[in-house]
Amino acid sequence: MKKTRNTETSGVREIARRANVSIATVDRVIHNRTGVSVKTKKIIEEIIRELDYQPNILASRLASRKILRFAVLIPHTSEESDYWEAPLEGIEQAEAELKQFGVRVGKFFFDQNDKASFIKQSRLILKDKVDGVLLAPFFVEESIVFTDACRKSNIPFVFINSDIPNQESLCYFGPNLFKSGYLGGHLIHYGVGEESKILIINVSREIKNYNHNRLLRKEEGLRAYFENNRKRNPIIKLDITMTDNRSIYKYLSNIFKVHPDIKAIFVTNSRVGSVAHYLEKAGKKNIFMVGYDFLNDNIGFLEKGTIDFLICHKPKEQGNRGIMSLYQSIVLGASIDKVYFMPIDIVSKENYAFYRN
Amino acid sequence: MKKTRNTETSGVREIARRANVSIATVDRVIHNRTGVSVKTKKIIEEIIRELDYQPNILASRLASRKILRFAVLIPHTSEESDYWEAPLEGIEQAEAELKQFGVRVGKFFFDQNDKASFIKQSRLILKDKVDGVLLAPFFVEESIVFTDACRKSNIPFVFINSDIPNQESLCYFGPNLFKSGYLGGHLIHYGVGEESKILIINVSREIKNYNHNRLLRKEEGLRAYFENNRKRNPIIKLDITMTDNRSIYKYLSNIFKVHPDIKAIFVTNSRVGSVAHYLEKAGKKNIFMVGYDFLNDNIGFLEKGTIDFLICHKPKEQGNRGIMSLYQSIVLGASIDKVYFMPIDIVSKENYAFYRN
DNA sequence: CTGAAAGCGCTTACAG
DNA sequence: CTGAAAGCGCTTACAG
Repeated sequence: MKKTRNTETSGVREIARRANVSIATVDRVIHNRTGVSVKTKKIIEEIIRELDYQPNILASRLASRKILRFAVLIPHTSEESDYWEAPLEGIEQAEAELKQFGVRVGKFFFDQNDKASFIKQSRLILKDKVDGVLLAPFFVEESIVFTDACRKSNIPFVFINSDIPNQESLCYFGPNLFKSGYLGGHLIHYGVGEESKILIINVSREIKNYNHNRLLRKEEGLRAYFENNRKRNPIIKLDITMTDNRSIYKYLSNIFKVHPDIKAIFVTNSRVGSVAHYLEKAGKKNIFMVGYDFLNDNIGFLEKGTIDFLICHKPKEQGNRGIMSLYQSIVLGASIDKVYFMPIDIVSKENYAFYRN
Repeated sequence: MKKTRNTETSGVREIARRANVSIATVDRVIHNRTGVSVKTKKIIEEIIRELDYQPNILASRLASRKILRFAVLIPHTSEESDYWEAPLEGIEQAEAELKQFGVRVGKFFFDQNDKASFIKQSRLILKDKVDGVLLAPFFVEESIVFTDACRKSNIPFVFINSDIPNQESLCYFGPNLFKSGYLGGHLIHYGVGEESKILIINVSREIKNYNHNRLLRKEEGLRAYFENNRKRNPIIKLDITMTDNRSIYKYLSNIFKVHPDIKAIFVTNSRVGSVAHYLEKAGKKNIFMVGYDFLNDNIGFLEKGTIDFLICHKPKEQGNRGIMSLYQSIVLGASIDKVYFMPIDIVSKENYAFYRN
């Protein structure tokens, strides 16, 4: 027998010695490959249990030159919002970290306003025969079709940003939107008096798609806060479906004509910056504003005091954790929590400099 | 030449081939070891640059059975506060992650109120001849003595929780305390009216130690907020140096006799829970409370509404990042940012369930 | 100052 | 169904 320095005496070699087989056979059992007699398999499994064998990932990844290929399906950034830059950064950070472990990540981008682009990209992924998928399931039915196909091919997939329950994803990383809106209610309640009029704004091109539904969950959360705490603030809402800045101005100047007494505004997504921009132009001061997402635009308004609080759900971390969980599950065989709700972070003028998205 | 599957053709073998030397010599140059002629060294270094050689960490850690030993020097948890459980958790998480990379972490605990215990533990570490140190420099002079000794022995060290600038630490992970207090000012300003009386409480046994100085930085931050924003709230302060709950009660009932009109309290550390406990017992309602740290006790009061906001600086992450940065610097030769200010997180009743410490 | 060789703990063809 | 052997890309004694 070769001299070996494995002081732990619990590697494949030791298992093989005890089972009176070769390490190749041990390897087959460890990886659940075929070609081992039931009897031999049982013996080896027993020894593995006895020794509490932990494979050496270093050696495993080094010896196996198999490349793991992941695919990512997320919206591309648009002029309207660069929100999706953050998840992409997190994904690329994970990619860099896992590169030396033999992981490659292919990126597929779709247009949030174009269902067809989503379908097209998802088909490209299926052709690609990847080992794992990370996606933002913007179009629910199409996402179900896609992930059903993944499941048939035994490709694990992870949702970020929004979840589709019961779709047997490996896991979900994203916010609890209702609670997030609920927190928004609290912040606004601190900011304005008991009777002040509050305006909720949803900026979303289509009013019946999944994205809009996400905004509604936040709206419900906010309303629930005021109901549960028996506040009598009048709450009005505005759906903005033309999402360029010029149209937003029109919507806003109209509503301020009807409701000049609005004291607080809750914008249910990152477009809070556009609303803030209007308020500045229109010379409206002392309106308490809460909105979403750590974008440069929004931070500028936070700094100036036009926006009071931004709520954020760590989009970068969502992307990062999404990729890492695929790796941990596939390579390390770790079990992953089905749902991981991201923190609901409160960003203000005083702490934004220290915030990590 | 042996058949090799290194498709990247940029390992030590390729470098050796081009330089017409053995891989052992290449290894010597890569690790800056002695015993290589200047000429050979230059040739090899040039080739390394040309190929943009990136060592394979997997192979490196696998082949080198050298164990890296880190030491951690932090306070043990006391009955008064289990704050230090969190950094320890982060440290142990990093340890688990790095175990397979040959990293071991020795833990040394001292008593926050006993300088001698700090000195004793730090000496034990020096005897231990470790490869890196993570410490919370509670006693400044003693920490300087200790880290001076580390530097002499070429042992890199990382500060968490509080910093000692110019001590040439590898890096620091902790809060910007002034900004943290400043944010506390903002939160209190939201919570109470313009003229309401505000009470600042520092709970700390000694009034001239580093820990107390930390609290003062937060106090300064809070005061600065009100000054910069020209608020006229009367601000009073209370130093509590007997830190058991019974004594705290006495201090508080005394100050409420003198100042029955206190509308908001800012407690500069995790002892906010003890203050909340008093308020409940004393039947004081409608006092706006902001304090520190995500401890079970405090969260209970947050839940009940006695505490309005907790500010947190991710203590677990401090411990985790501290260890990881030692590893990244020593093993991967990565360059580390000198100062990494932790986020200043705002935790409330609505978002605490999603907070990660 | 330098190199040949064994080894880290796995995986992967290949042969039987 | 099973095993011997080469190899992953480094590091480490050891010999000269």
